Amino acid sequence: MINNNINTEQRILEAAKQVFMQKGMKVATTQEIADIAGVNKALLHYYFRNKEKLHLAVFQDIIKTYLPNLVGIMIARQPLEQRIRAFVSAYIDVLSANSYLAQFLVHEIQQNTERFMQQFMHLAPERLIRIVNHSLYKENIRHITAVDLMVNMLSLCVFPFIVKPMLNHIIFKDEELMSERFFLQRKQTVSDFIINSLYYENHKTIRHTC
Amino acid sequence: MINNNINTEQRILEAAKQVFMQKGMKVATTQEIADIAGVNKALLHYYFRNKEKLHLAVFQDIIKTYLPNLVGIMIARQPLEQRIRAFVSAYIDVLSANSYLAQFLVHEIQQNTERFMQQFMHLAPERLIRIVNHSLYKENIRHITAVDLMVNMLSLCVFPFIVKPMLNHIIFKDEELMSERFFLQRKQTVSDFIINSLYYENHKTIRHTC
DNA sequence: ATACGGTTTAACTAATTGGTTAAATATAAT
DNA sequence: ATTATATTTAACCAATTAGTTAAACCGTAT
Repeated sequence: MINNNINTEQRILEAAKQVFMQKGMKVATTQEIADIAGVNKALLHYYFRNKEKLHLAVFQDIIKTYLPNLVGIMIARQPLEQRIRAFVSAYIDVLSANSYLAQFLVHEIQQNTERFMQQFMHLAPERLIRIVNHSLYKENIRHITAVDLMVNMLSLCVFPFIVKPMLNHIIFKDEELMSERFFLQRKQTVSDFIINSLYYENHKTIRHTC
Repeated sequence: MINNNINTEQRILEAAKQVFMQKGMKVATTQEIADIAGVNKALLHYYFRNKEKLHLAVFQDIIKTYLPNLVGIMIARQPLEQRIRAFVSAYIDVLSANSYLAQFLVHEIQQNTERFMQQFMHLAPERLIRIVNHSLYKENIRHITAVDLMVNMLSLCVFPFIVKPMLNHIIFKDEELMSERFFLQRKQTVSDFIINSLYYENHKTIRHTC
């Protein structure tokens, strides 16, 4: 435990990530973070000064790691259907790989709206909306606004992870394997659900068997 | 303020509802609840003994008020399409009328899973799944499981309310009127989105103009 | 008038927590 | 060997908070 200073700061950051993502800024305690990192409170102070600065570091790390790629997918020069399938797949993957990411994002949006939006604005959301609207106009798609479409896509991807404890209880009977399979399959079913709704004929929709 | 004992208990419960829904059990303080109710801490103790019992009262009040009706809609003896439209409309209505309901439900599912599920089980969710599955089997609908369908419906209804602060910022430019109109319209657009995805031909789907 | 339930006041305790510090100790680089 | 850096220990303060209590006060119904 002693003097492995190369990764101690990183270990603290990881511990903070874990605790902040599960409990949120206010409920999380510096003591728990220190315990999980295997250091003491004084060292948190040594590296990050205080709780708020530590939380900010966690926040920026998460935002910069997970969000930009997703916007990139939706503005790529490809048919809309391909973009939608890629986005859904990538988003469900990233949320699967980080159990508490959905919870964290929602918590930050609600409790720290200003700061979250400042970061989010760097991704130029209006430009995204404009580009998607343009695609909807060009392609032969039933009437829907880009905002509604994006909101629907986000809803279908993120919400199931938010209520995962409930699904675990009712549907998966607390078997992690069932949960994993469910979310794996959803990459397909959610894409199909969206595409099927957008195009007049069931064009290209892949149906799959149980 | 004095001796209106008829509704003081109710006032405290309303104040507690408001604070607990926004901040969650742990971040909420009894002092703030007392302030909003226009009474002092000692009176909370007089009526509800302690914070936990007060929170429980709020929880049960909310669950019993808002949830049962929604399950009732989905198991009514009607064509599935009508049930879906009624469910979406009713759910968006109830979430619109109670700004912090979505946030509260999500918070409880995540932080108090056991207790939430105990209450939820009273609504016989497996029966709901069975009935919806049966409807999907009987009617001429593309392949989708009842679980996926219900998860999708819930996602499309609830998630936009959870990220409303974000939408307010990017889309509505903090104009409450725009937000209201958006969610009003979504009763239609979400229903259409789902129905359109379920049925092979665009049967009965109402298209609407800007 | 009195007795009772509702309400306030004011004070207190115990526990938790974030933040801070000083000193000691360990390690690696020079 | 010396120095700079990393880390621990241990103690402390100030603030917040849930919970509790005793006494007084108010209003109303009997």
